[in-house]
Amino acid sequence: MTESRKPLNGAAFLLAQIGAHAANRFAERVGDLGLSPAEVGLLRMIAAQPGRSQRSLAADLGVVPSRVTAMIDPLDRSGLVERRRSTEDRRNYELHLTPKAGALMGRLFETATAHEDDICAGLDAEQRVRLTELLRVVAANQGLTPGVHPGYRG
Amino acid sequence: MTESRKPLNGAAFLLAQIGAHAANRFAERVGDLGLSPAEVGLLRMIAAQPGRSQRSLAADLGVVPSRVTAMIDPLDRSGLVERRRSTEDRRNYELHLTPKAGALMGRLFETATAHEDDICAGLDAEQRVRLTELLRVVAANQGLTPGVHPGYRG
DNA sequence: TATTGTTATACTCTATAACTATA
DNA sequence: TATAGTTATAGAGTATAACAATA
Repeated sequence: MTESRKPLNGAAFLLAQIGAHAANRFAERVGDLGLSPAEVGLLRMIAAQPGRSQRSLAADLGVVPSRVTAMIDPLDRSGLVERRRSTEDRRNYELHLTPKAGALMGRLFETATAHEDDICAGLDAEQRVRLTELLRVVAANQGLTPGVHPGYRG
Repeated sequence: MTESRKPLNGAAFLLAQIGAHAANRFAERVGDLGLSPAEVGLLRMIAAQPGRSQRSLAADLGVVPSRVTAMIDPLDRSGLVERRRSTEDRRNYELHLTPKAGALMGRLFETATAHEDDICAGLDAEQRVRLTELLRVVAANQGLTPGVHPGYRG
């Protein structure tokens, strides 16, 4: 067996290695904006469905409700997320982004775009398209939900 | 801007998403053998350079020496790694794999190969080769060391 | 009685620092 | 005095369970 056929040089290993690297680089970038990757995900989910409850976030994220409390707290304190008691069911909070968060989302978009360009810097435009296509095939085949990445928890 | 051009659908995001998935699946597989991914990495490093010290492992892994103590302990207790006091410098341990570990390494190889096939199941042979090539370009461009993936710690 | 969210508690992981043995 | 490894301690992160308010 040649060196290049060992599993350590295969696509799955490279995906895990590069994926970890990409996630770390992204964490550094959003860290400059004062956010963790998990917080970015939370802001995205609230932006996509304003008014949703903490319970629904917990379900989608696969974490326990008390965890969401702990994750929303700092976003609330820093004025990015607003908890509004639901008038229909006063047990619920309706979560909304503040105007301050709206401005931040623009910067996050720029950050994510720069990150994409950075990770793909070694590829020309055509290679980048081909890589993206192949990755989409793999993601679909593995049953991954577009736009959602659960981190390394399982 | 079309949906497909948002960073969430770009190669970097897909790499992080699929990478996390691949790492989790790998963790499940090696978990069936009673090992964590970190332990697999440790066994590999000792197999590659028998007799190396805990200190050198700590340096390569970018962790603190006390961490290596904690990681080697269960491998020692389960009879996979042997600590031999160095005769040249009795402060050092020389780490070696036991025969029991040797047999396990064979199973690990099979596990890693099955994992590769699983992750790439959505691709035909040619696509798989192309993906691997593109990933190697990205890995090299990002300065990643072949065969070493540091996990998500940074 | 069931549900949303919070708080209190415990467990896990990891790093820092003090310590032992050796050089 | 410096180095290899261990142990003790503390901090972050996360889950479980008990709790308050509402339905």
